[in-house]
Amino acid sequence: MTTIDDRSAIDRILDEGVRLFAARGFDGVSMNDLAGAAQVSKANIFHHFASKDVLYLAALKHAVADFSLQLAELNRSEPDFAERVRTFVAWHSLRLREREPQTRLLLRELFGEGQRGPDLAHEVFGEGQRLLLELVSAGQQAGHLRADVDPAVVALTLVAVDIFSFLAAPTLCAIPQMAFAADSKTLAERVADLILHGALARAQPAAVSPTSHGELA
Amino acid sequence: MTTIDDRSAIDRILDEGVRLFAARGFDGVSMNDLAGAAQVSKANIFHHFASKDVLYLAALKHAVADFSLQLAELNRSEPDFAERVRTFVAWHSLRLREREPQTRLLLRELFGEGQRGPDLAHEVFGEGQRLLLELVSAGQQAGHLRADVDPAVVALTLVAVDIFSFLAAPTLCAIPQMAFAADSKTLAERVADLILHGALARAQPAAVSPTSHGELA
DNA sequence: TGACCGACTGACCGATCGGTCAGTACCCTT
DNA sequence: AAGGGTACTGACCGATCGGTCAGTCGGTCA
Repeated sequence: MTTIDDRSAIDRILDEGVRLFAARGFDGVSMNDLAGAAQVSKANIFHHFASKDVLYLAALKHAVADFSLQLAELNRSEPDFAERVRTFVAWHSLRLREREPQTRLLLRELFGEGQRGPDLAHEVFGEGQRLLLELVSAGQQAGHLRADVDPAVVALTLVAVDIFSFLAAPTLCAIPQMAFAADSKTLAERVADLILHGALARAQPAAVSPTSHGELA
Repeated sequence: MTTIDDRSAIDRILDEGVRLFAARGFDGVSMNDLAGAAQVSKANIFHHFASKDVLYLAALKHAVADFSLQLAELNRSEPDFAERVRTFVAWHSLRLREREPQTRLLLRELFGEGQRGPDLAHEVFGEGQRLLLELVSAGQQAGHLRADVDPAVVALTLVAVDIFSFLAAPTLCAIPQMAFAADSKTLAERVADLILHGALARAQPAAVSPTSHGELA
């Protein structure tokens, strides 16, 4: 064995591929870069993967599989619907940040850039969205949601804020009032509260989220 | 004059630069590609711009200037606060789609990819966010918003849903219930309604958005 | 008229790109 | 011991990359 790392060469190539492609994009990563990062010869990469496109697709699949596996957790039941939403947002925003390279690669493919992996990313993302949509719809049918709200817009908004905050975090942190975007816990609390209760002042807000809303600049 | 197009060579280079860089990223566009698209010789591009990096920065500035100029409109006053929010979301989601190349280039820079234009995009985006934040905060101080809601999370959510829907539109359209994401008008109505009134069923929702919520699949 | 200047071009540069290939080292079978 | 398959490598390929350069062209001013 010439390998220094304990992981196999293929694993190292895929892991570094996900990391580099996520950070710099398909055209931003050369096979020499990748070979250096994975500590293998360039020729060895082509021994395991027919072309750069094939490798990229494999790396994408690698990242997506990791993602899709975690999706099953979402179905664990919570007694209260509002609590379930809160839990989802917290879980989602945390996962995004924990698996940053995988997330970035998947989003890169989701946002137009790629005719490379035509469906893959769309499928896994679509699956997640459908799952969340079912969760919200079920809550509406059980009477926890207003009858005239669109469950799809609820599901869309929940993930949109998470993902946008994740991607734009460095920019948002330059605005003191929005610095909470980097802290997935605080972000989740505030977003869930807004989506559930709305922004408008109305009669009595009845029950207010038990979570704190301090330290506003 | 050897120019066929009525625009000057520099204008053509910048316009095509924005378009191509937005679609394929910095590394995805070669100077030959750009020269072909702008109908000039490659050497002529280097006559006007010292390097590819300088050109990219100029194209980014070109796109940003266009964006920043439109931002002033945001301050036009609306009588009702809720109506002002609705107007903003509609305007914002429409602008995104009208200026697709400029938007994509700016977002590309905003989302990590670029150490290229270090601040530029951050500045113009930050300015927009600050403006919106002021608008929402003013609404809260005037008593139109719940006292315990964070105005920053309202502002963040509004733009996040718009931007995410814009970027992920092709994927979202594969989910029938989320197909509205492609239609900026419907999207704006539903998002504004959700953010303002919340999702939860509470006592009587008092006044409900006058806009329709039909054709749910 | 001629000197000058900016816009513009084709041909070219070294470097790097994705990809190939002959060959080596190390297994596992027989 | 011999043979075959797999992991792996250094050296190399043509194409394309960002960038340069000598030189052409048309307009301006003296």
